Amino acid sequence: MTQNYNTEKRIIDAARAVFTTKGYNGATMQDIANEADVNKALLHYYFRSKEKLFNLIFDEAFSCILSNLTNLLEEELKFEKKLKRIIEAYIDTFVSYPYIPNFIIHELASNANQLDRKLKEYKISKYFFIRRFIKIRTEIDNEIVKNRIKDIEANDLIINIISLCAFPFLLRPIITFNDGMYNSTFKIQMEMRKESITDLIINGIRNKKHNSSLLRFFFI
Amino acid sequence: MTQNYNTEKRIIDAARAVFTTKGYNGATMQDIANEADVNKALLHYYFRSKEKLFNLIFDEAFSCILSNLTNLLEEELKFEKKLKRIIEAYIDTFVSYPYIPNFIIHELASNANQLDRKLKEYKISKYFFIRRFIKIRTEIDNEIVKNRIKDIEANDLIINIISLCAFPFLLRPIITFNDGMYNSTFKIQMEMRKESITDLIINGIRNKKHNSSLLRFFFI
DNA sequence: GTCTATAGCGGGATAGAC
DNA sequence: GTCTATCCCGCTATAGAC
Repeated sequence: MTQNYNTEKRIIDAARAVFTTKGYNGATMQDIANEADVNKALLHYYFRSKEKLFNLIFDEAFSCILSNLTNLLEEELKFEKKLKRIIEAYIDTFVSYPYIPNFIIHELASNANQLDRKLKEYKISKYFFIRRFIKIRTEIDNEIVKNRIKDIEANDLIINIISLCAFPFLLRPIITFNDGMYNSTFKIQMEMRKESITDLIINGIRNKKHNSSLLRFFFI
Repeated sequence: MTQNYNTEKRIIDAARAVFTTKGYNGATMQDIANEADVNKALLHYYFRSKEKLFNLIFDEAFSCILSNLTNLLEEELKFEKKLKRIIEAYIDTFVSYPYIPNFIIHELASNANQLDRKLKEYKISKYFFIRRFIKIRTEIDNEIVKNRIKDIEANDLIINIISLCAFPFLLRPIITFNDGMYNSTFKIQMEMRKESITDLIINGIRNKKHNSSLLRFFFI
């Protein structure tokens, strides 16, 4: 029983490592078996098929992103503070699971059915995300009406935040290539980005009272 | 001869379509043959192997990104104007070839040797990129010394720009999912991002004390 | 240049011994 | 639960007819 648990866990850990680096098609059951140091037949004994094993790993990663964020969106916080918290939450997630951005992005792109499947499984409609974002969107629009931030598209702002948080993890192979930059250095860099990104976003969208009319002349 | 050319071109176009959506491992020679509407054996007749055909497509995409940017970096332009031009160039490239970000990112991540191979093939060292960026880095640092922009890492600024330009194209499957948003709408959105991203970056890094003098140089 | 046929191999999956 | 052996399919690649 103990042995059972260890084997199952070892397989899952191996599957995560292999699937998230090579992708579904690039990974083989033999790769995973080698990584887990178990017999190939055992993978089928525990998880029946490659697809089932993959879905386990994919769902794990997908849920990780969703759950992290949705709680934050509901919180009652000042606008800037909430932006800061969202950015921190994203970076924290990706520092803990740096493979997630590349994995999710690639699997969604190469197989649109994945997104479809996930949504159906969660019994959520295509408006799930939209509903989740209504609150923060409203808050953004409120800030605009109060003339405290520039007249930007709320969607754009959300996309910008996700881009700034996630993309460096996709660039990692290039950033760290042959560069003597090891994991710890990369982690530190990403930690520091929490503040610099928050800074960039807030300064980038904030309206400054004394020159707001001038800025409007130029940009709107 | 004419027939020959058409066949070869059809295969290349088909290979580009298939490889860039399914990735190297996801794509099969049969897929490409079907897409090109030619016999599978012809792919080997023209391109010898799957790998050679793939490298052709990959190199095409990789070169596209590099060539686009390196020229710009050498130009003599005011700092803000150069940022604006770089952002425009990136977005233009990705609007024309929206598959490039996902393709490059995934193939580099799943096969680190690709990056290695590309650099060796070009007979360029690992410092190729760094040399290319020295000029813009120096310019960034100059702006900091003059106290016109905040004290940020030049590398961070570059990463931020690339992130904001490229990542929305990776999010496309999610953004446009079941959303009635068709290609033309997405393109328009990306076109508008040219200005909003430039705006965000420049306002995000500008030092408030000196912004009035900075404004003069804005859209020269 | 273009096709059909097939070699040869690797991968997912299963049967069955222990 | 774990292993070996094996089935079977699909893929790359090539041989050879036309």
